[in-house]
Amino acid sequence: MPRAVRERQMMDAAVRTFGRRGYRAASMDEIAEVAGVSKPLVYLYLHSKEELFTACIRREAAALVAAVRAGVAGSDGEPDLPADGQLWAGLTAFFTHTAEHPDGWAVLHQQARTHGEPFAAEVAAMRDELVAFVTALIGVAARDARQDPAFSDRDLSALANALVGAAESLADWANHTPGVTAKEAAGTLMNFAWTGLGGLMAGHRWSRS
Amino acid sequence: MPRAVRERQMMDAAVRTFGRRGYRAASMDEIAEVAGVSKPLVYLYLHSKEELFTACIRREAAALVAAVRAGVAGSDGEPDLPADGQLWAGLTAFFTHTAEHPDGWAVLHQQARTHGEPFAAEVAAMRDELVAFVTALIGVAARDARQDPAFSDRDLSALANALVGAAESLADWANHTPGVTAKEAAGTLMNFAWTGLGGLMAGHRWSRS
Amino acid sequence: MPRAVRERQMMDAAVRTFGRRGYRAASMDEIAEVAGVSKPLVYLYLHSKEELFTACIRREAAALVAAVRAGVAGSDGEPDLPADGQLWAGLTAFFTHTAEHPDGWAVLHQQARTHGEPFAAEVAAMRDELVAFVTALIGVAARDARQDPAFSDRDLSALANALVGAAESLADWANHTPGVTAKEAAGTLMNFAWTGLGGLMAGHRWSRS
Amino acid sequence: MPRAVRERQMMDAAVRTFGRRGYRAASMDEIAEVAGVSKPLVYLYLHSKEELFTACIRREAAALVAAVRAGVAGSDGEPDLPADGQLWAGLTAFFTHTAEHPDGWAVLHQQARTHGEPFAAEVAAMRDELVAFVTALIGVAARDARQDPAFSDRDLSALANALVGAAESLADWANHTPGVTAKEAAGTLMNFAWTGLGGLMAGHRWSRS
DNA sequence: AATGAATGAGGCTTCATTCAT
DNA sequence: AATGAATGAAGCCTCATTCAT
Repeated sequence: MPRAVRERQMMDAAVRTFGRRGYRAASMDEIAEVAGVSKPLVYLYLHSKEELFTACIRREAAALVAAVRAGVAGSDGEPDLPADGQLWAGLTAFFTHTAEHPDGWAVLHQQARTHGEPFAAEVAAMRDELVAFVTALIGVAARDARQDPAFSDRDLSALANALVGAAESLADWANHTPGVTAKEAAGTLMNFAWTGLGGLMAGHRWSRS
Repeated sequence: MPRAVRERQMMDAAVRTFGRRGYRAASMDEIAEVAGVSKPLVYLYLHSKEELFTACIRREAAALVAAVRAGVAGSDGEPDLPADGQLWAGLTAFFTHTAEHPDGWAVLHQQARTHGEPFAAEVAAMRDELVAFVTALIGVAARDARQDPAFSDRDLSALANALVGAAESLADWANHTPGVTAKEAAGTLMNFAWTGLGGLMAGHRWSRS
Repeated sequence: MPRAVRERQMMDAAVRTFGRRGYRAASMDEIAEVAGVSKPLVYLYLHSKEELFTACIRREAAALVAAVRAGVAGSDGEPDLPADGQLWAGLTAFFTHTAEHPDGWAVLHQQARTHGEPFAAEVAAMRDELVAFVTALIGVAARDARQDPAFSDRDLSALANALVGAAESLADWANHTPGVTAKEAAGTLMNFAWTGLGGLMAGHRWSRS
Repeated sequence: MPRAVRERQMMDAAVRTFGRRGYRAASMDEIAEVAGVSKPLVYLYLHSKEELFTACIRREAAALVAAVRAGVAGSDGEPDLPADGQLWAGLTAFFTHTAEHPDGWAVLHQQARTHGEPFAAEVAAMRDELVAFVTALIGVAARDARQDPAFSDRDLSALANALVGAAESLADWANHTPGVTAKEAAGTLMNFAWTGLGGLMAGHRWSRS
């Protein structure tokens, strides 16, 4: 069997095992068995547990970002929607992808962030990409509304972080609640967020009493 | 030294070690050393690694919930504020507590959820408590507004989940970004969420194009 | 059983196993078994295969040097013999010790020198001590004879090296030939070497044709 | 590429790798890579690691013995020098060869002797050849001197062993000390040994005080 | 109330070797 | 004449846990 095929089998098995057991609890023995190969072959191709995990993180992160990008992009590969349309498309793609790849999502969201610097940094880079994308979208909306009081970069960053965090949380909720569709999750968040953002852009603020 | 004091030393050491290293990577050896006691004593008091970790989760979960409750409650122990005031107080208490107990927060938010059922269930119970609290708050607001289209329980639950997720994400963001205060984090989320909720209650919805 | 005793058992087992099998071929499993303890205990006390091997080298080197020193020294701890008497005493002690500790000698002479820098350096230090001792002895003899052509430091060093090499070779020969006593080996080398040195000191040289 | 050439490439790679890493630490993978061929080819031609190592020992032993023989022999292939001349020529050839083939010398002197019987026996056979040669030479000298007390075969054998050991030690010393030539090493040993032997033949003995 | 001494079990990694082509 | 693909076996090391005092 050609090397490329075997490598994909192993990575699939690794994502599944890491996602379900965690980095430390997953054993190379189990990964090899799930992949249907012997352990030495895993080492021959993927070198070490650490490299294997890193490769999993990279592959799943790239796949997730690609899915979101593809959702946002129009047919010509360039995003040609208004900001809210882009956000909607991105969220839908995000929830669809995380629902279709629960193990990959677990690797990124749960495992990679909890097992030390080499891995956390890897996934932080991907998350930053998503946060930057969201920051840009609400930045556009803010500039259009151009009102007082204006938003600082830090305000926008915090908002984007809250939004991405809400999306991550909803992805878990959707994965663990039967019958929730990607569109429903996207709708919930979109209603909430876009309305909230709209209010903020219109100058509304909450203040004590 | 009395048993209660020793036990607290050990739990402190365990929370710190579990929070920084993760459940599997933390060794009973290191915990005992950090606690300044011998390993058999840890076993005498806490019985096993699993029980020790569970005890840590329970203690930290209880502390977090208590902090939020205390923040929300008035001087007589009963919450006597309007819904938005309660949410503000709860968020402030939440961000204050997570900032002051980063290791405990790491145990709850990162470690407990990534190491299998016995632990995930433990922390899920606590999270459900927070979600239920938030659900109740926005349920009250929704009932006050009593408008069309009404919110289903599932809608409220999804919203509360998104809100709690956003709060968790902001807690991490605040812990890793220098100079962010609990009040700032609470303000960001409050502005965003209460405005958004207000809009939703007023019947606003986002829809494609 | 107290730690010190156990440690000695382990080191004895390690010297024996390393001496007979070689560094790589000796397994920690076998060492533990020979020592009559479990493997983890070996690691608890001696930390790693590398550290264990280094400890063996150091212990055996110190023992050999101490044996030679004790042989050379008079009853008051200071060497009070003439140069030839010291050499004789040192050689006798050397051959006696290597015959009584064949595994330790194998560790020093065969294994430590063939398994890379960390170990080779360790044993080279000890050998240099012996070479320096011999160099000093023949240096004294040369100065007494004070003749022409004089010996350079390098000449003396080369001679001492040859002498030590001859002694090492004879130690192996004595260990593998039944019925050879330490005194016989010392006598052979002493006759040969002291006569040769005497001739050299008297100005004799060999030259082609 | 013809088989004989390939085989030589592999043996060269093996000698180099075994000499530098040791028998156990050298991997067939590295040998194949250094040789520039695939591993199965190494097995096709050399059958196993053990056979490969044995073949290396034999080849290098034969080369060393041949070099010494060639050095000793006159132009007609028969040694026609007196005993001391033969010893000088043999030593010079020995030091020259070991300096020019350090990896081969390491295989013979360090690795083959430290990795168990099959290999140690192989190199012992070669060493015995050299010892026999030296024994014969000094035997001739002894017979010429025909004096009292006579030398037993064992005396001669012990002497030859000491001499060969001194030569081996000097070979290492020369290989590790910059600027030492084969002639210098041979001269040092020759001066020392021939003078010593001459003294012995003349009946000199060393005795305690 | 507390610990020094000890181990069964299991995980990561590497290696010599073979098969099918 | 030559190799890409593959594995059984074994070695180093660590860990949760217990016993005797």
